[in-house]
Amino acid sequence: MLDPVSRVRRFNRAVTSAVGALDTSFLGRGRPLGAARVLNAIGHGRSDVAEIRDYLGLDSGLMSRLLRSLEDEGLIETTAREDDARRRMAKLTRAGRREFAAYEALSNAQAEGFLAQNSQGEALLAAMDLIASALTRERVSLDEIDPQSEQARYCLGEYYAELSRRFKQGFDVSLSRDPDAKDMRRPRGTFLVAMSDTLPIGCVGLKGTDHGYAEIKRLWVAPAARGLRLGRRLMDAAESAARELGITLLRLDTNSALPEAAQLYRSTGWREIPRFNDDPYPDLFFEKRL
Amino acid sequence: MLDPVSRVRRFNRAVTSAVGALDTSFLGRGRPLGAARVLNAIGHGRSDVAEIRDYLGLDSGLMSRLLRSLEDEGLIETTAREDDARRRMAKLTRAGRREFAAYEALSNAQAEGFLAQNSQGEALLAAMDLIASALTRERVSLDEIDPQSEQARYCLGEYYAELSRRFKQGFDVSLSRDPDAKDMRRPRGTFLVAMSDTLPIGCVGLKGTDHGYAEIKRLWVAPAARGLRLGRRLMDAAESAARELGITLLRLDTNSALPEAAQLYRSTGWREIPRFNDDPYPDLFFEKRL
DNA sequence: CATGATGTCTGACTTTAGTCAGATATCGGG
DNA sequence: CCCGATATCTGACTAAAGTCAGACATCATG
Repeated sequence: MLDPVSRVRRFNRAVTSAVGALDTSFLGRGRPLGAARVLNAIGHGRSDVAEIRDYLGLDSGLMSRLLRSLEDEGLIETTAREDDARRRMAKLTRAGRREFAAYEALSNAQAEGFLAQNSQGEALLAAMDLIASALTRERVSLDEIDPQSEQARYCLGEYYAELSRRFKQGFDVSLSRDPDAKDMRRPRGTFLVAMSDTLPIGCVGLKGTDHGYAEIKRLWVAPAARGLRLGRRLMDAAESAARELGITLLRLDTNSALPEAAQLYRSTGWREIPRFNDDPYPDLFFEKRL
Repeated sequence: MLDPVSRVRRFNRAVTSAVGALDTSFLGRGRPLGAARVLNAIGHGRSDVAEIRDYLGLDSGLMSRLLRSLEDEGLIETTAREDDARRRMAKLTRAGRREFAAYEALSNAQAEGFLAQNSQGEALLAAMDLIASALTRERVSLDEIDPQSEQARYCLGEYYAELSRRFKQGFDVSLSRDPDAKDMRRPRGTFLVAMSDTLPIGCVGLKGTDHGYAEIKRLWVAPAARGLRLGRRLMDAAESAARELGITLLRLDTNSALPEAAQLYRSTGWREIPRFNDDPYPDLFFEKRL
């Protein structure tokens, strides 16, 4: 009863019945689960019919019928795509938005009920984050986003918070050389975020400079996503982006209070070099030629 | 994206697709999921047909048909119960045990695959334990068991391990007044274990003495189950058992290094009293009149 | 031992999910 | 504008799951 496999299986059983309960509550709205799932996918912003079909793993015939049943109910309307009339786009009508909101309310109520019953609070949420990240690790996508977008700011906030926990002297962004957002946009650089489902769980910035090299900045992986080799994936993607942009030399700075980062750099072809800036926080400097 | 409800919902989504994958793998054995579930319930020791039906939430007609299909396949045999011929018992045949073992192997392989892919090891397992306990909290049953049974020994082992972590001077059972097992069996006392699914997540002993009182011993709640008020439930059950046994005065000893325990006792009608034994570990003593 | 309650089984049915082979319309490229 | 590829839709089908009323045997109880 203590062996890891039994523990995983106990978790599976617990979670299976909880998930089943949520499905059942969805049936309460008088619509089969298949149709409810399609409606929710559309409500969550998926409009391309092929994409929904792929996401839900449905046969094209079945998908077509489900769409029609929702259309007959007056919940959605479909239109041909302007750039390709074979493809169809689905969107919610006013009634559809109301119905979608009702499903959202059910989901939220379930989640709130769970939280209200369990006083552990943050520990439980952290456990859920960890498991969700582990389960969706193959589905983590790396997206290029604007360094001032909401997701990017969330990542950076978490990153700064972690630095101030881990540096003995704390961390104050305003004392650090905060990169200018425009240096982390194409064509000078880029900013990548790792998205697990809808949650950002990691990021990295590529900052263009006028000194014949670009810099890697703000490499961060959420605590719940560590051990999944996400840091390596982010660095690989940043290097690819740098190559695309014609950059041939990369530099970065880091701090010895973050040993796992230095370990990653050393194991992926980075070479330690002398200090190349006057930022007060870093004490380790690396370079990599592409 | 940071609010608790979104985090719970992200977890739900992640877990829903993982559960679906396990179900799909079960279909590989050429039997509908419903029949596979019944077979597995029987394999896991549920033999009473009504109990299985209740556990799986099936209609009696459907259940009857599933049983017959398994019987036709030669995997189970059903017999009337001796004490009530209306009720039926199902048990696996030799072929059924083989087939059940194949399903077990699938489940184990899935769990092992998950563990192998995720290097976090113990952190991930602890997270799963925590969530499983939270999800099944309403289904935690308190069972009276023998203090020398496997479950009891597991709980006590965990309990001693926790004491040695939490006491500055460590903990050595052999120095403590280890209660005699026969004092924690009826009619002198009892031993209760809290079972979540098949995992023991807490225990308490009621130890009879010849001094006009009984003692509460070995109150333990697994770390993964804290915050669910399980300690209180165990204590309530132990007190009820004591009343049943005609005991009118309870005593217990504890240590100030376990403040949450003392807090529980104080808030449930226990009164601090002077030292009443010479055990080297406790430094706090309580009494409660029933 | 009559009676109502209980547990299981049977037959007849519906709904949901899923499959597959074509029909139809549109696309991109020669 | 023809042609193979692609996206969706339609019809015809099957399998699985679930529902419901009633049959039947057995039980507990007065």
